[in-house]
Amino acid sequence: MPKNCNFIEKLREVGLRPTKQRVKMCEVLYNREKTFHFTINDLVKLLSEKMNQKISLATVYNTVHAFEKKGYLKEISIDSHKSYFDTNTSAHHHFFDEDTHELIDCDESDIDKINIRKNITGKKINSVEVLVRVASDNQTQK
Amino acid sequence: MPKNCNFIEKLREVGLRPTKQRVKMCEVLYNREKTFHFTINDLVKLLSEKMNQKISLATVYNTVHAFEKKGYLKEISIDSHKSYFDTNTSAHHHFFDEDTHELIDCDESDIDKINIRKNITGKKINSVEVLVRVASDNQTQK
DNA sequence: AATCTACATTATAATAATTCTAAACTATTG
DNA sequence: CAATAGTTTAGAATTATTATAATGTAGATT
Ligand SMILES: [Mn+2]
Ligand SMILES: [Mn+2]
Ligand SMILES: [Zn+2]
Ligand SMILES: [Zn+2]
Repeated sequence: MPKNCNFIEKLREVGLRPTKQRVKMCEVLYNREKTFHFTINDLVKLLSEKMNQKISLATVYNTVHAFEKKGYLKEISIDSHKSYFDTNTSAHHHFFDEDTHELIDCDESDIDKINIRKNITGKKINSVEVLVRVASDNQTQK
Repeated sequence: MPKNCNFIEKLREVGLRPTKQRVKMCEVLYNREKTFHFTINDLVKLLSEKMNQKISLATVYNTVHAFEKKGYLKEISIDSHKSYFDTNTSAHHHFFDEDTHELIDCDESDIDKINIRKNITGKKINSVEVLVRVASDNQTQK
């Protein structure tokens, strides 16, 4: 979903009614320079800060999952104890900063194309994604 | 942890008392040909099948996390709704079968070495792992 | 071998994340 | 400006996981 686009139109395109809660969530999620990686908790906090009237927790869950189903968000698994979502819905690689627990997209050019030499018989490859775990250089990080 | 090794000794080595529950769990986890990928639920089922006396759920959780802390198990994140563990504790790549929800280790030779061209400034790379999502070739799989 | 003690197991309760429910609300259609 | 289908909401229910505290046991000490 591009920055500053017509969110009402974008929601209609996929059969979602452009309610004020959904439009507000679009603004918070997509009106930014870079890809946004967040947990439900992050999003709830952000929304309550940026809104006069708060959006119910159930609605945040409903809407995030509705956006995911319609291809406007992607769920990312890095830490099994936390559910991350990503406004970049294409297959792409990540750095995960183990100090800050921050997820960062890799640039296309940061990682050479991955070559899968042998696949499971009878299966087709849906996606190939790399996770690079990084941590502070100096400290005695595990 | 190698197959058919002295589990009592292996537990003592890392300061874990070789109780009958822990030894039984070692047998179930490590006495197998291939790497074992499982959820807590899988393991609980397996244990109740293979044992006359059942191991309490709390003990399964405690023990899995104790083994993880001691480096005998590794937690893997593929699906944020489910926690997978892996008896192969080295950094390695996986196929994930989206039809069966099965995790399969890649052979060293299945994937060419990953070349990270640019890393985050001031951070060191702890691990680089690839997840290849596969699904049935024929069916109209998403 | 009996006793001691720190650690482990267990059933159960507590917590946390997520989903469900059903009533009130609202965007769209006619 | 209804009618209606879809949406929001608070709160209850469910699920996975962790905490609690009583009981049990491995390994050490006598
Ligand atoms: Mn989900
Ligand atoms: Mn864990
Ligand atoms: Zn991303
Ligand atoms: Zn593995």
